[in-house]
Amino acid sequence: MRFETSTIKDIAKALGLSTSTVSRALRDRYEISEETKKLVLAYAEKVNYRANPIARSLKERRSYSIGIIVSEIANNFFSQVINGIESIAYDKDYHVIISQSHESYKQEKLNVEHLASRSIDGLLIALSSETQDIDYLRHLYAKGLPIVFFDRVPQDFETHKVIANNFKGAFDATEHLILSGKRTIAHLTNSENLSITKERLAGYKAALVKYHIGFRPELVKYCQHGGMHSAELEEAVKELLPLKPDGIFISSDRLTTGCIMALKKTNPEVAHKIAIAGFTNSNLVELFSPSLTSVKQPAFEMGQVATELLISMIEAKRPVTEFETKVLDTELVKKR
Amino acid sequence: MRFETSTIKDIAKALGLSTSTVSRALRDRYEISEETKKLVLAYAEKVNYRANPIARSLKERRSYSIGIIVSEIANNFFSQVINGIESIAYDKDYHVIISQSHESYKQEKLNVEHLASRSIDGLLIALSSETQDIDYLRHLYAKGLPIVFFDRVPQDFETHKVIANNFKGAFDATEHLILSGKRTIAHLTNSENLSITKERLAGYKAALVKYHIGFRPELVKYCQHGGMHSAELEEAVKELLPLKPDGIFISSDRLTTGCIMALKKTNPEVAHKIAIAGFTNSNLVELFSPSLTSVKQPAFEMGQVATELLISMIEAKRPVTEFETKVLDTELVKKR
DNA sequence: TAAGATAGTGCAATCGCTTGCACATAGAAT
DNA sequence: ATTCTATGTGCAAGCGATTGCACTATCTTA
Repeated sequence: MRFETSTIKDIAKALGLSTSTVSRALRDRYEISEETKKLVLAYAEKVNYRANPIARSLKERRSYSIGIIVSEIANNFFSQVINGIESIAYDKDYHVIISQSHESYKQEKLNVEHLASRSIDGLLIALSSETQDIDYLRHLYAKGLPIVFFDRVPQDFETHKVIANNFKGAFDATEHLILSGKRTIAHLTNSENLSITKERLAGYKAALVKYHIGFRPELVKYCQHGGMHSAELEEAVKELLPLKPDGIFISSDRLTTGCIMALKKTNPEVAHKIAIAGFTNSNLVELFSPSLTSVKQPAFEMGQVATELLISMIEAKRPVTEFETKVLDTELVKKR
Repeated sequence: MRFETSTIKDIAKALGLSTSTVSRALRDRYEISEETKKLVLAYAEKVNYRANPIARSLKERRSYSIGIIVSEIANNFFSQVINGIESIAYDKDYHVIISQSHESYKQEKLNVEHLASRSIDGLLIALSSETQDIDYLRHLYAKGLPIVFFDRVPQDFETHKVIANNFKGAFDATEHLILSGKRTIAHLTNSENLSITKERLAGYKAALVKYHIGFRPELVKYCQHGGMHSAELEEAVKELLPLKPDGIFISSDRLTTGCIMALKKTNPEVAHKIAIAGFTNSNLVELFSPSLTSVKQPAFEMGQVATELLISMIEAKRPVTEFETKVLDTELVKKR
């Protein structure tokens, strides 16, 4: 800000002390006498002194802030994760800087690099659906930037990760469709790159196997852009319908809502006849028509766990070499 | 970040120049010869030099970043505004820091003050529903922090503001209900503090007047917490229903969805009988059942306009004294 | 009583970058 | 030949905070 605030120097001058004494008093160092501390603290309080975080960052080479990259904050799942992140971060005196990749690799890289140059102390990231090359992250990581992945994680990157039990979530949803009598179950899913895509596909297949239903590749549709473009979805729906599915298992928030929308728009007459089960953290599912069975991820908790892991890495005295991948259970909310 | 990157000093040493020359060359100042500039630029490129924004902020006392305060990023309206803000900000080389107030005054103040201490160059803010005392903003403003309000604006604060045409939006929605034959139209709205609450109430009343329908205060319900607590909404609905409204005009995104939810939960039998018209920027309205008429705000555009105004203030050479309040039209999307 | 221990404080460098001013060199003008 | 004007660079201070080291009292201890 261009305007004046009181600095440590002002306090020093006013009290006839040196800046170092003031600084140490404020940081409650043992060298300073109780008396002086009290004096300084009282005066600082009086003039409403706030340490300049910029100056501190420069000196300490850290910023007490952590960066977050998600594809879209408008996505309920991600905004819930962010709330979880904030809840822990603020508790531990970190601030949070949010960036959106909008599912674009280029944007993601740009944002990460900007955050890094702003001295974030650590990074929480869910990869964009376009991202395949994560060398730029490896590079930052190698230079010492702690990174924790959540939701969309890379396989070959040794660090903490937090994910939902995607396999089980997908299995449960598919099984639910089967148990309600569906036999031709399509699967609408995200870009093949993503970890969640693979895991959820596996869960879907496993459920089919359990009930002796043959896997038909043509029933699986991938959306490169994660449903960011409605045309992409309508195309997928259009290709799927001739195969006469009686159920669809959808593997992401945006795809789930987008698919129902596309169905209603292009084929309103069948929209209510196809049973839908999909991953979504929307808190509006109860309002949807047709209604659906949803797989909810523990988004808030995911944010919390990821943040705890990240902060533990940031504050570790020695380099961390043991990494965990936490897997959190999803919840199946059956259609009413 | 704790790890080394090349600095201006490194470049200077490598090229046998002084740091000042390098700095000036990088900033393309006229004093430096073309030759030297080329040399420096080439080398900087080679070592992938990135100016340290922290150091720059400290020195220049500005950060090329703007702060945003909204109540909740999970709210579609706000996430769209944020996208609008980003679209302009990135174009003009500003970065954006998002904070959520969660409709809490305390949180809002805390966040604003933190942003200010992080040397944001300007602030874009939509007030929380709890906020009544904006002295802390006045204070920062007086000290030189440019502020632009959007959506929820204070009356007695001389600066740029960007709002929707709330009066007309409310009028149109209410008129629509009347024209479809409703006569007992309730109004569910936000905290009385908010500008939007007053403007929308006025629009609602005006429509009643136009069609010679008496205004009944008991049909208006205020929600202090903007629908953050479902209990608040259920209570409001419970009080409203005995009055047998045949239509409800709802004045905010969260209230609109929350109200339908409450209706469905507490009185499913009447949920479909009451016509609903409400402000919402949800892109899922088409999926809702009961369906509703919605008033959409030009959220993206609002973000853009607000950002342009803010940046013009930030970059103005002399203090700005002429302020505008831009009013953007809403769009009525009729129930199908 | 002299020397060492201890406590409390200040000096000054440093983080990376910007910028006013001084300085050096070279060609132009007198 | 001397002075002046460009032109291009470098010196050094400063942004606000932290911290190793040095310094001065005061108090112990032999």
